Amino acid sequence: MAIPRILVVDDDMDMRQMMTQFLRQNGTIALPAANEAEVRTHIDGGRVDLVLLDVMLGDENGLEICRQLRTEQDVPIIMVSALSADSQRMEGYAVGADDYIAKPFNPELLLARIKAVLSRTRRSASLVHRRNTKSFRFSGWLYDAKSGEILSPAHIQVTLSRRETALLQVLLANPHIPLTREEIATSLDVTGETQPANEASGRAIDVLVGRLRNKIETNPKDPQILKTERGVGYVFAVDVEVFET
Amino acid sequence: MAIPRILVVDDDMDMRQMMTQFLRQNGTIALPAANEAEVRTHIDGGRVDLVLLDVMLGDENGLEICRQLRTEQDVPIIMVSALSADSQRMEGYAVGADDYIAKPFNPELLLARIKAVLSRTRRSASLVHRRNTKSFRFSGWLYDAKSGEILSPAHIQVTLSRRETALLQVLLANPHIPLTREEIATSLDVTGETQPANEASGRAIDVLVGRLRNKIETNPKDPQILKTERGVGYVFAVDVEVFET
DNA sequence: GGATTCTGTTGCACGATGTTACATAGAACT
DNA sequence: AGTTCTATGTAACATCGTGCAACAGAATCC
Repeated sequence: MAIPRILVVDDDMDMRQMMTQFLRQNGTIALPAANEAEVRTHIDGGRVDLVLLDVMLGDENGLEICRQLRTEQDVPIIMVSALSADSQRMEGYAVGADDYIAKPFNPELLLARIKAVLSRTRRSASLVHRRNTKSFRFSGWLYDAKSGEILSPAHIQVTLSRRETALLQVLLANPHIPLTREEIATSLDVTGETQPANEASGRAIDVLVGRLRNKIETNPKDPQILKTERGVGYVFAVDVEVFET
Repeated sequence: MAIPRILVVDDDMDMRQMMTQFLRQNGTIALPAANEAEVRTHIDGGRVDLVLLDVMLGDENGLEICRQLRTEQDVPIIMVSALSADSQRMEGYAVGADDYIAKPFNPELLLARIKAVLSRTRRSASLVHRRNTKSFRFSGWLYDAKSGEILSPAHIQVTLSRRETALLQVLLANPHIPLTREEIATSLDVTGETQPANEASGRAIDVLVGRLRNKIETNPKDPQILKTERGVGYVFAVDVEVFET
């Protein structure tokens, strides 16, 4: 990942300087801001990976800014505050903060928590930054239609055979819709796969599904993704997210 | 989103029980575990959305388990520990925890932090293809229409066959209203189940009801949920609470 | 050309579901 | 109350669909 850019929002200049300096010494890009206007400038203008937001900002209110940001942005926010009562922390979480750290704090610990939030964001978000590609994510898996690569939830690459890939694409394209063996077989052949349209004997699809399950299901004996509809066929049973990358 | 499933890992039974109970009262599914083996069972077996991991687990080490999980899984982990020194917290973050909470803690605050981590995970992945989910609660049971999973009052998963699931859905949709065998059979077929509308011989429904009773009634011989209306059919005899999730 | 991987075929085991037969419980009638 | 009749519960069996290991032919790679 690129060097993380962190927006440090605090109206106290000493504190702001201390934090930015510390963060810069620890491999991040720290951008200072003292009020909502400056926050806007940075957020709207450039890329910001995380916001460190002080709760008490002179006459402005960090909580309010957080709530506001959350309605329009996905950017991770860590609230920082001298107010350390549980009720005050909970208020922070309630307006959408990802973490809440009481002042005074150990800078090393702050760094650890920043990293935790960033890596959670990264783990959950797309890792592929390519162009003109469609990618799909489902229950932790990441599938890049262009390269044909598929990454497990632990981001380990798994190799699918051609037929398995085709099967996955067909099912992926119809999430939550049960497909009969007939339909699957037809789609497979159309998808520019091997021509063996030989579907007379039938059980090929079952075996193929079984093989795919062995590769992508956590517990192939109890499939969560490729479910069987008895008497019908198979369903891709989880939500799918589609990216343009 | 479906109801979040939280794995509570603590070797102290009282603590474990307190936490699971609290979480269950707050709209989550809490699954208890006391050691690494039990964690494995849950993680490998079913879906787990977040792990609450105690650091000191008898002769096992929560930090080590966390490190291990992190190498293979993406699941969010919140460490919980009586060890509250900054260095110990940092160790938690170092092995990949998403958050670290010191005991004793305010349960409400724990809940807020769980939600923060879950929503960070979710925000980073906005779904394109999504399905509305309905969940039902009745006399301690929890049924998630999306996953088709049903949990006993102790949050133990019970496996229903497809036909049993369909039957439950039909009855669930008509609480306190007696349904004839005819009606049930018709609904079952409409619900996209097997097409054998062969209802000539009749007794299939009775047997099916009996099988379902064996799975969800405390005492199948004296059914409280699926009662018989002699000369009519069957009734779902308890109140049902419906959620949109 | 030989080794390796992919893919379809086949047979068997198992689980899910309907059918049947019999036991029991309730209702109706005497 | 006792008798008879009907409805329901359920064990045992039959049937069918699916999972899957093992095999074999085809395709692919050195």
